[in-house]
Parts: sequence; structure tokens; C-alpha cells
Amino acid sequence: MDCLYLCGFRKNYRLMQLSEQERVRRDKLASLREMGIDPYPAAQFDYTHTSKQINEKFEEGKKVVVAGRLVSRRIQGKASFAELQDGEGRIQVYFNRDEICTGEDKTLYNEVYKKLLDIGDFIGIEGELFMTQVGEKTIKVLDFQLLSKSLKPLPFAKKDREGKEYDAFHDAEQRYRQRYADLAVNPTVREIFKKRSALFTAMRDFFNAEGYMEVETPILQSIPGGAAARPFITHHNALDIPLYLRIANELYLKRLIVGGFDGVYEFSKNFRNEGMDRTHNPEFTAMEIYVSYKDYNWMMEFTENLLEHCALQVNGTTKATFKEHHVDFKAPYRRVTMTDAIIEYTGFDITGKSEDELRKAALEMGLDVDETMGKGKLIDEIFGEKCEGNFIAPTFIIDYPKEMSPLCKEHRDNPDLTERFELMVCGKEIANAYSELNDPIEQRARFEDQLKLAKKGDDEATEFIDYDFLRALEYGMPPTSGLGIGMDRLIMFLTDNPSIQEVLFFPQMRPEKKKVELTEEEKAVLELLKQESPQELESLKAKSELSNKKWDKAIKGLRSKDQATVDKTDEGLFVRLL
RNA sequence: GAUCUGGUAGCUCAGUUGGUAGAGCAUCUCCCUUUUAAGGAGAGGGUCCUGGGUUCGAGCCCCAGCCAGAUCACCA
Repeated sequence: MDCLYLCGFRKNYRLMQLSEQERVRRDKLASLREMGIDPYPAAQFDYTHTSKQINEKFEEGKKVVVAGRLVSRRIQGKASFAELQDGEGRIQVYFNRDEICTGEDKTLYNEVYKKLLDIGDFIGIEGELFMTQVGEKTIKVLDFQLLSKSLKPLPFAKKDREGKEYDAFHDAEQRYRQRYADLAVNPTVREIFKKRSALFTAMRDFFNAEGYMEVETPILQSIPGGAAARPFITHHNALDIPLYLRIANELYLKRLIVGGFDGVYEFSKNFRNEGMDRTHNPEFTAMEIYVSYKDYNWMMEFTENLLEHCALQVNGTTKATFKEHHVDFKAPYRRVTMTDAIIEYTGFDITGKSEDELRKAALEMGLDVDETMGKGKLIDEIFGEKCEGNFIAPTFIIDYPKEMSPLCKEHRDNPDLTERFELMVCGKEIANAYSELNDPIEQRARFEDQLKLAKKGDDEATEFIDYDFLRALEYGMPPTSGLGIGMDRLIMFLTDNPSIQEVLFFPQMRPEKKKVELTEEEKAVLELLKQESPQELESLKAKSELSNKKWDKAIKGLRSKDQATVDKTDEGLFVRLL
């Protein structure tokens, strides 16, 4: 940390507007130091038990050492009950003055515990287990130590016997902006992220058991490929070239298949410079896996087995609830061709239809389509509007139109289609897979088609051709099937969260507006004061040339920010620099 | 991007036709030996999101803006 940063920090600290409670805690901090107690000791603290271990294996009279955050207190004279929260839960602790202070000096209880500790402080406790008269597992404190002082009050909720919460910290904006506080006070939020982690572990285990290898590929790419999306652009100074944050990792994983690996997968942080809403964050996590000598039929079976395994590992059951829907991830899943899906929900058969016929049908369905849309896009529009939302139970939609899928192999039985499937759950796509296109000539032609579409104004078409990827294909890629899964979406389904922000630790937010440290008027007055201090109030006001109202506001502002003060003496009012 | 809803104490929220800013919890002081959302009594605590306007007077009405949430559109 450099000096400039520190200086800036100190300045902010002086200007900080502290609430009464924050000032009280800083005063307590000073008192602790005066007593020779280090509020932020460096030494490790060796605890012997976690709250969970004690709650699960309770033995009356057992000696334990625990550490955690003080989350509630009930003080009654010489005795007090409190709760300690650690990474795994909470445990009640009992402070008794005469147990802690066996001699004459009762300072440790009366002063340190009762007056100088606060809810939110981290403490370490040595004690023994006992059961209270009301049957609560409790640690009788024999000695305790402050491990870290908390200077800002955490909004802990209270829960009554029926489990009803009081004063719960649930303002979404505050929770996302201050996720640390959200996590500290809302145990259900911690559970979501434990499940998220369990999902990644479950997937890794599943792939590793098959012998597939986890890999890493570039995030900074000179050609953002593998998907149709607007990228974030940045610049590399030494090379003096633009670089893009990846929108997908697909083309790099296929290069690795060319290189001879049988199966590779990556949890890929992708970045897309598009709108944000309940289901889209600018950065999100996709899992992509590529397996050689397989096709999309094999991949469907693999996918349903994978998801069954993941659901079971994360929730202990294959059944999941999402909003009003109940779904079961138990394999196998229904498979419906896109053609049949459209017949099912519109009665219209797209087979063999021309572009004009499709457009006419779409218009008759009341869809918003225009002349720039090709066959693929028209079909996608019909499916998206009329069918997609109806697939609640996990369902594979298979055989997509060719135009939509420039990286996918043509269907073995129908040249208008591709060997592609998407997995729909609760009316949303959570997985996408192909028999990968490995014909380099065909791939080049498809890229060129995309380029034409892009030039025609189709903003979904890819406007870059990755010639290095084509070169890789020319060396030969074995038949391969690839699968992509939206990890954020999947964990939303597995934890019944309709908002992506709930399953990301730090969802993107518009930056908090920095409060102006000093207004222009305040700065001007401060400058005058720096030339001479103290100054007679009226003359300073005259020099500042401010109106009554503005002067009043400026001087009050400076006083509240501890920059200046007004002294009343026998000779009059004087403004003094602090 | 459009529409709607919201922004008041550390937290959760009230706030009457526009008339001195409220509650519960938390905090502080005093009293209190095993309680469990809540022991008793008292006290302190506010940029009512920001900036304009109307008005004798604005938390409230009007205008503009900021931030968030929801719905829709766009986008995977």
C-alpha cells in the first residue's frame, strides 16, 4: 500500500460522518487499548471445536475452546447469555462474573465484557459445556479474549419461537452492495453459496471420474468467438492491440481436442456487454465440455446423468422447486425435435417450408418479424415465443435450423437442420450442445455466411472470422460432441432463486455515488481560512462573498466535517481552522 | 430503453387536507445471579436520496435528476 493511498484514507477518515453508534465503538476501541488489550491481536487462535461439533456431540462438562462472532447478548447483572456464530452455525455461551473473575478484580466482566464488547466482535472462548435449565446446550465461559473489534453495527435479525424474523436485513440493494454484511447476518444466503460450491464440486467429480481434464483457456482474446454477443473491449499497451474479454471459450477447447485430448472441460467466466436484468449479469459462468468420438445423442444421455448427479449432490434429491414449478432432474428426459415442438404448440409444420412461407406463418401467429430475418431466425422466433415457455420438466429440444448454429454439424438425415440440442427447464434454456462441426471447408463457409449476415445488419451474427481456429480444424479434429451449461442459471433452479444476483457473490451494480467531500463554497471558505486562522466571522463572510443562505450552509458543512469551528469570545465570533 | 413501485434513525418500518419528525429493535446510563425475538426504568440518536419550484410554511404537492426493485422490450 503506497503512501498516497494512506494519506487519502486518513483524509477521508477525518471527513467521515460517523453515527453515534460508530463513535461509541471507536471510543471503546481506545479504552481497550488504554487497558492494554490489543483489539486486533496478531497471534493465531487455536480453537478445539466448532459450533456444529458441539451441537452434534454434546458432552456435559467437556472443556472446549471456540472462536466466532458475538451475535446476540442478554445481560442480566452478574450473568449473561450470548450467542457465538462461526462458519458452521451458532452456539450459546454463558458469561458469569464470578466464573470469569475468580479474584477481587471484576474488570474483565464488568468493564471488558459488559461495556467494551459489542455485537459483531470476534472473540475466542475457553469454557466447559453444560445444559441450562431450559435445556439449551451452552458453553460456560471460564476465560475469553477479544480477537477482533467490530466498529460498525451489523444488522442481525431476531427470530422468535415460530421462526418469524424481526428486523431482518433484506433490502436487496444493500445486501448486494454489502454482501459481506448480508453473509454475516443471513445464514440462508451462506447456504446458497455453499450449494453453488457443491454444484461445481459435483460436476468436477463427475467429469474427473470419466477421465476428462479440467483446463484453462484465454480470457483475453484478440478475436471474441464462439457465440453471438457484444464483447467488452480493452487494450494491451505493450502489443498496442485491442483485446476482448471472452464471450465464450468454445473455439479454444476445440483446439485442445485437435491437439489430442479426449475430453476437456472448463468453468469459463464469460463477459457480455449487454443489458443486465434478473437473469443476466455482464460476467457469468458457463461450463463447457468437449469429448472426442461422441455425438449429440451420446451427449444427451451424458447430460441427463450429469444433472441427476448434480441435483442429488447439491440438494440430496433429484427433485427441485422453482417458483410455482416442481421439477425432477432424474434421468432420462423427454426429447422433442424443434419441428415437433412447434407443431405441438402452434399446429404448424415447418418441414420443407420456404423463408416466405415461414414469415407468413409467423405473421399469422401475431409475431413481430421482418424482412431481414432468414429461415433460422424465423423458426427461432416462433419457437421462442410460442413453445419455449411451455417446457417445464427437463426436456431436450433437438435438431435446430442450420442458420442459427454456425459451429454445429449438419444433421445426418436432413441438410436444413443441425445436430444440436438445448435443455429446457422451467421454460428456460440451461444447456446447449452439438455434434461439433469438424469439416474445415464447411466451417469456413459458415463463418463467411455469418459475416454476410452481419454486414446485412443482423447484429446477432458473428462479425469476426477466427482463421487460426480454421487452421486448427484443417489439421483434423476427431468427431466431437460439446456441451455448455449456464452455471448461474442452473444454481438458480437448484436453489429456487428467480434472480441471478442472488446466486452471485458480487453482482454488478452501478457504482455508489461518491459523496462530495467539500462543496465549492466550503472549499472557498477553507482557502480563506488557511490564509489566516482564526478570523473574525463577519469579515470572513464578507471576504467569501457568499449569500446569507450559502454562507450558512458552507460554514455548517465545514463544522460538521470537522474542518473548522466557530469560537464565541468576549471580542466576538471567530472562525478557526481545525 | 419504457412503465410502475420504493428511498425517513444502525436495522425494520409508520407518518393524517401541507403546520415543531415517530415506533419497535439496536445504542448509552442506572438497577438486575440460568435467559432464549422481548428483564425493568430513563436518555440520546435524523442531509426525511439529491437539486430546483409552489407556499407564510414541504417528509408530504410540482419539475428535473440519482439509486434500487418489479413488469415489459432488447439481448442469451
